[in-house]
Amino acid sequence: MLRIYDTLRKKKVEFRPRDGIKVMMYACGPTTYDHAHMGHARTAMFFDFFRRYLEMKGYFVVYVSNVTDIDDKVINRGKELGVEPVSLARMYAKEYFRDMDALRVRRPNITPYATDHIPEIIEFVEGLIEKGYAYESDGDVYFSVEKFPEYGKLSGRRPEEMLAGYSRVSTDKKRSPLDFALWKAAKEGEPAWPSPWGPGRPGWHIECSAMNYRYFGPTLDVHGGGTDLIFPHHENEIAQSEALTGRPFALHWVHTGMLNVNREKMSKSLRNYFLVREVLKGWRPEVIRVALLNAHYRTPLEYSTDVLEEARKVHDKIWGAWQSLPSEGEGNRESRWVEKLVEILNDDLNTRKAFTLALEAVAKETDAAALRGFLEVFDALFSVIPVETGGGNENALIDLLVEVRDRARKKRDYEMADYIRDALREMGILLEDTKEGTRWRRA
RNA sequence: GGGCAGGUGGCAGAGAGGCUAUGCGCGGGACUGCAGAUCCCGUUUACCCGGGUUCAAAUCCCGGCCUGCCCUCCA
Repeated sequence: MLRIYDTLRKKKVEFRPRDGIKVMMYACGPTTYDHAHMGHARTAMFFDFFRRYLEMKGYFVVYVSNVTDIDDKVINRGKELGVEPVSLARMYAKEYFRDMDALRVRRPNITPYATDHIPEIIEFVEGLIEKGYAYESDGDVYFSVEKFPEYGKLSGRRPEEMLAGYSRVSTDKKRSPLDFALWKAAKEGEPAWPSPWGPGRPGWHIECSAMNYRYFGPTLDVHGGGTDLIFPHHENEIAQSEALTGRPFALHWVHTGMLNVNREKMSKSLRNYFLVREVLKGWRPEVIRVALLNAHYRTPLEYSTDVLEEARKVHDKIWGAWQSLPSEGEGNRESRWVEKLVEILNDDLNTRKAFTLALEAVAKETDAAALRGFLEVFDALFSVIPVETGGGNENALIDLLVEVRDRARKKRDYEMADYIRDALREMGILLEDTKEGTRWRRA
């Protein structure tokens, strides 16, 4: 039985989807006004892992992750570059998915875009106005926080206390400083869609509520994103959705810790970010996966080359063990290693501990079938074993060179033997002489 | 100031009342044409501070201190 930390209940809870076998999962995706950085990758990779684990446990998962393709930053970036904002965002979204593909993050089942759901959003906002939770003000529409008494339950804030933080009376079109925009009237030259309140665009939070409703109905099983989204984004989503439907919005709230650089959050505004595509130039995707997954998802993770370097070593051990398995043979997927893996992951998805287990398995397990089976299961979840590139022919040629080198060694022609070893290393093939003979692996 | 999560060996980082974490690094050894990989041994009282509960606390309770994220840009 899986237990997972729920941000709303503030403790680990038994994972219990509404429908038993089916899991409706939604993770907030990026606002695509620039390329993806490693922080985005961490979150996307974690939710992809979560989904894989649920599937392994036999759940049927529908995983939705949105792309925000309209907001202030998108508009500003478009102006900066002299490009139509939404098409710019769409371009960056394509690049985002390309980067995630490269990191072997599986694509969600559905990746909805905000601007493809304007009718649903408008309908949602109209519903909130009808029910008295929202009001129009000079072309904008705001959610009235005081009408939703449970506001603050996710982030643990009290509206009264938050209000005390605002010393000045709000001067804009809101009735209360706590109110947030559902719909924003368009300014000159901004992208706009017609609405009952005049031309405008959706506020940031409403798209997730509207799209969740569109794909999952009033209640979904898992909703998540980075911890930086807890407030205000997710808090506001709860307010909007529960106000409209009167039903609980999400059964489990799951949030991933931030990726830090020098103990500070990696972010665009601090300019301390590393783009996925840049990191991929120096490190294989599987090593990056180890670096990001070999940490508990809720703890902040410090990003540095040291972390990648350590990940490379862990990766080497696991991949090395995989490669030294006999080329033939069935994996036994029912070993105690697999049992242990499930046990570990069942406790709040402790991927860090899962890697520790994998290291233990490759060091201790002598039965090839058991190790192969375990690594197959492990890799189905983590994708850390690189996909073999060379065809059978290439492998056969390497085997031949290894044999030629062995003949040279037998004749004590070490100059030739070392030449072959060095040349192969240049090509990324590492040779290791062991008691059982020479074996090779890719680096 | 408030909300939430944490503070564990040289470093990274699990564990959550009694039982070796693990990896890296470092020291020694085995194996070896060399290299690498692998294996064995070591790295002695690691658990922020102060109280308390208990036969027993790194783990539970209370009070501090410190760090990260958030407090309407954020994965």
